Amino acid sequence: MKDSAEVLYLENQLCFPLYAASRLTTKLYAPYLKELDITYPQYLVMMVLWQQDDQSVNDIGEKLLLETNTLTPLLKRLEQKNILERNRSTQDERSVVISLTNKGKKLKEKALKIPHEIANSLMSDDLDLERLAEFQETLNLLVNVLSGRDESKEVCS
Amino acid sequence: MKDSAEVLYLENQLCFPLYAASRLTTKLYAPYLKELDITYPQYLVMMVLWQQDDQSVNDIGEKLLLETNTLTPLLKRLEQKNILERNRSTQDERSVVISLTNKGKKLKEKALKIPHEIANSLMSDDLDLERLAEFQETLNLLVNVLSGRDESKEVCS
DNA sequence: TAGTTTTATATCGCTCACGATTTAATCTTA
DNA sequence: TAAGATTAAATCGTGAGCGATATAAAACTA
Repeated sequence: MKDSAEVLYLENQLCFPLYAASRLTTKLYAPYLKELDITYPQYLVMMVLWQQDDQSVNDIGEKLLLETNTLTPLLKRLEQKNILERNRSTQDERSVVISLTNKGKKLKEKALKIPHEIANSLMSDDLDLERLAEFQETLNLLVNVLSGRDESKEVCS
Repeated sequence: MKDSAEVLYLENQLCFPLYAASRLTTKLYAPYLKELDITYPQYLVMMVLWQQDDQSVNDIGEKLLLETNTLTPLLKRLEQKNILERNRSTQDERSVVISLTNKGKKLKEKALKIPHEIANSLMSDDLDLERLAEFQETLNLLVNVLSGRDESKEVCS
C-alpha cells in the first residue's frame, strides 16, 4: 500500500519539473543571448517587438503575461543599451510606446539562428520532433488554462 | 511561403510557454502556501526534507538543481522562521546539515492536501489525467536531457 | 608532510518576478 | 462640467536565480 505522503515526493509532482525545465532552458539560451548582450526575458520582449514594433508596455505585458512592475525596469535596461526607445503616446498620455532603434532592429538578424540551435539541443533519442510538438501543444493548453484565457471557455460566455 | 522570421514568433516557440507555465503554476500555489507562510521555492526545499531529513545543502541542491548561492539565503530565511536548523557537520566541517524543527515537521500535515488541490486546478476539458501524465513524462525527460543526467546516455559511458 | 587540488558553502552584484501601492491621465455619469 | 471610477505606468520592498569569486576544510600527491 502506498504512503499517502508520496504525493509530496518531488518525482511525483508536475510543477517541479516545469520549474526546473524553465530554468534549464533559460540557461540553454544564455550563451547565444550573451552574443546579443541581452537576457532571456529581454529576448522575449524583443521577439514581441520584432513581430510588431511600436507597442505599449501593456501590449507587451499581455503577450508575455508580465505586469508593468516587471516590464518597466526591464525596458529601461533595454533603453540604456540603445536597443529601444520609450515615448509617451501623444494620443493617450498614460501610455508609453516602445519602439525599436536601428540597433534593436538589427539584432533580429543575429537572433534568427537561435531557435534552430535550441531545437537541436533539445532533441535527443527519447525526445523526437513529434513528441516535442505534442508537448508544445499541451504546454500551450496549460498556459491557456492557467492564464484564464482558455478559448474553449470564452466562446461559451 | 513562410516568412523565415516566423521562428522568432512567440507562438512558435517551445520555451516561452514553458517559462509562462512555470510562473503561472507558481502563482497557483501561492494562496495555499500563504497558509503555510512559505514561498514556492521554499516549499520545494521542504518537500525534499519531508522525504528525508538531515541533508546537506548540496544534497538539496542536487535534487532541486539549485546552487548554494540560491539555497544558502533561502535556507537562512527558513531558519529564521524556525522551520529548520543549519548545523555544520562534525564529520566534515565543510558541510552544513539541514534539519527540520518540530514546526517544520508539522507543516507536512498541512501541505498534504495541496497536491490534490493543484491537480484539480490543472484539470480541464482539454487537459485530462491521461494527457497530464504523458506531459509529466515528457517534462521529466526534458529535465534529464537539459540537466545532463540523461540516463539513456549514462549507461553507454 | 608540505604543497596542490578539490569540495562545500558563502558572498557579491545584477536581473527578474510580483504583491501592494502611488501617480497621473482618461473615461463615465450624474 | 464636476466627482468618482477606471486605466497605464511607475515605484517600493522582498525573494528568488545565477555568474563570478572567496573562504575554509578535506583530499590528494609528490
